[in-house]
Amino acid sequence: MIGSTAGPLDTGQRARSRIAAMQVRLAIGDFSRMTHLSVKALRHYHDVGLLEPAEVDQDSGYRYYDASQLRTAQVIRRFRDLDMPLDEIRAMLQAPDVAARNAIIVAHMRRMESQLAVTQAAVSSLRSLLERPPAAMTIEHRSAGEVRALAIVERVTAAEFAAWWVGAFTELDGTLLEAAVPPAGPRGALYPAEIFQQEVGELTAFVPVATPVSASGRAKMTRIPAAELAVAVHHGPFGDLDQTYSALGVYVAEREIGVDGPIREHYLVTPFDTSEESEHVTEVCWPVFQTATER
Amino acid sequence: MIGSTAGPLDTGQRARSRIAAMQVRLAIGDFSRMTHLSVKALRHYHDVGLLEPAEVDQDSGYRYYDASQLRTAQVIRRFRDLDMPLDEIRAMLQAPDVAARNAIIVAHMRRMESQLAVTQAAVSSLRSLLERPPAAMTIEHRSAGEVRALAIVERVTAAEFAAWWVGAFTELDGTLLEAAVPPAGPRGALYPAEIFQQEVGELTAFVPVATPVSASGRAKMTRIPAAELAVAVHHGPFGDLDQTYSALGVYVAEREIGVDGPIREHYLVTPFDTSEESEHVTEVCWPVFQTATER
DNA sequence: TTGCTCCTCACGTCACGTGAGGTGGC
DNA sequence: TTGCTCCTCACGTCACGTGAGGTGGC
Repeated sequence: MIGSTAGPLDTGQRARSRIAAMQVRLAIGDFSRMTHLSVKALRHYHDVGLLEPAEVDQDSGYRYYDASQLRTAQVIRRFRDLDMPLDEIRAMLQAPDVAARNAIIVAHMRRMESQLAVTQAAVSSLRSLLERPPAAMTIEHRSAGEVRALAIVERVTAAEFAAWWVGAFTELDGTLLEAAVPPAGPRGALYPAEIFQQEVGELTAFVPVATPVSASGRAKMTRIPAAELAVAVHHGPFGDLDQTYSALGVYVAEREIGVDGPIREHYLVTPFDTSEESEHVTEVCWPVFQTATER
Repeated sequence: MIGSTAGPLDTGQRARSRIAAMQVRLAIGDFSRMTHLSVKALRHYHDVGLLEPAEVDQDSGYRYYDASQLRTAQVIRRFRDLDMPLDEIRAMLQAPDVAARNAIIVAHMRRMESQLAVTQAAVSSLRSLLERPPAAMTIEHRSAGEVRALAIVERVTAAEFAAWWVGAFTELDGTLLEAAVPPAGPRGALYPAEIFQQEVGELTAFVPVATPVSASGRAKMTRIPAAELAVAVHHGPFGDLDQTYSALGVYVAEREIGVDGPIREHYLVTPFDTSEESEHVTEVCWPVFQTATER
């Protein structure tokens, strides 16, 4: 502010030539100030082998860092700001080439974007829960016969679910398209109890077909078993499905008509049809006793 | 899909009238399916008193939930999706009235928005680090005399820092405006070593003034001590400041001219002037020995 | 010599998840 | 009676933060 100049210096140049000639030994406190990483964090990165000090004094245990490590520390800090796990940062730093490194970065950016989408969905979902009264809901009973379908069956965790769902139906659609077999009904999925209770379970994504299709990739022919179902139609985003599950669950529990078996969902209007979430339509089907005979 | 209808029922109505007459006792598994909350999570919410089951069997320890708790569970799930801490959710659920509840919600939404801004800043910061070569940097030596200033001095954690910074300078500006005293230099701040190393420390935000201003709120007159400084000018967002700190730190370490004392920043172009981060200008000042006498 | 920096445990935090080992209910 | 649901510990996870208690370096 007040003062005078001793003459400008290009430290970039200067530092580079100096580093070769003389190592700048930085104590952990100095290194912390320069990188804006806490001392505790730096020690932790040493412990887990993410950023090893250039030198550790045998007697005192003092950690000393080299100026050339500042760059790495800065990269670590940037990625930690983005909540990238340390293991992933390590993988990135150890990537053999630029292509591998970029792949990891791009993958993380994608995850962040989808994370952002999830957050935005949660906000609007919250808003609708707080503002909108619970919609009146119609529940019907239905006798579903056995159905032949092309299906992907896989063990999936709740965390992977959203990505899995999109991937599975994309693949099923592709397989049907190649086989030139039209779907014989809307997309559907089977959810065993464990996916809700233990956050992991064997899911079935299926598309009904009238004629067999030869297996390809993960897609195989299967039979969706017959069942008696209580069915509620859900209008709106998937994030609000718990409201329909609740209403349907209470309906079934009150009447004590629940039986074992996976819950089914049928996707009548989906993200494949419109990005307008409020227009999505999903049937939720809860297995029940046959309580009435029709026709 | 294939089947027939047993006739529509308005469960909303039905459930409401039923609940009064007969409590639907839901076991934890059923409740989990209906809310899409894991059994482990539900038990945890019981343990910490966030969502107590309506009934707990004395003998078996079985938890039973009531249909009326579904709504609360859904609210909890929505807020957990938004990463609201359980303590805060509890506070919200126990809020005495709608106003208090909304205040908590709004506060959380604000935090989320600023979180989003932080993330976006981190992304662009990362990009610039990976893509742009380190900028050439000029370092000058400066003899700063003692300066009278209006200042706010407070103990602040690194996490609170960004919000504190904005709040402090907003208050200082307001106090100066009321007193009709113009600033005698750019805004500045003192950062003791501990804020970098321990993530907490006593910070000083100040605005130089030529004439004393009477204390008001947190703002008090103080004297910024004289110092010898090595000064680097940082162009760009605050998130990239570590690059300038590194270059300056290496410069000082190489020459072994560092002395104790807080690091200073002077804010020449700030978010108060433009929202275009790339135009921000910050002086970073590192205390050093006097190595040359000027004039 | 003072006091500041640095060190190493050991434990805490947050919101659950992961078994292990066992019992109750239809 | 089987087996499924539910139970309670106890410990693990992740990325550090928080002391306690002590030593080295200028």
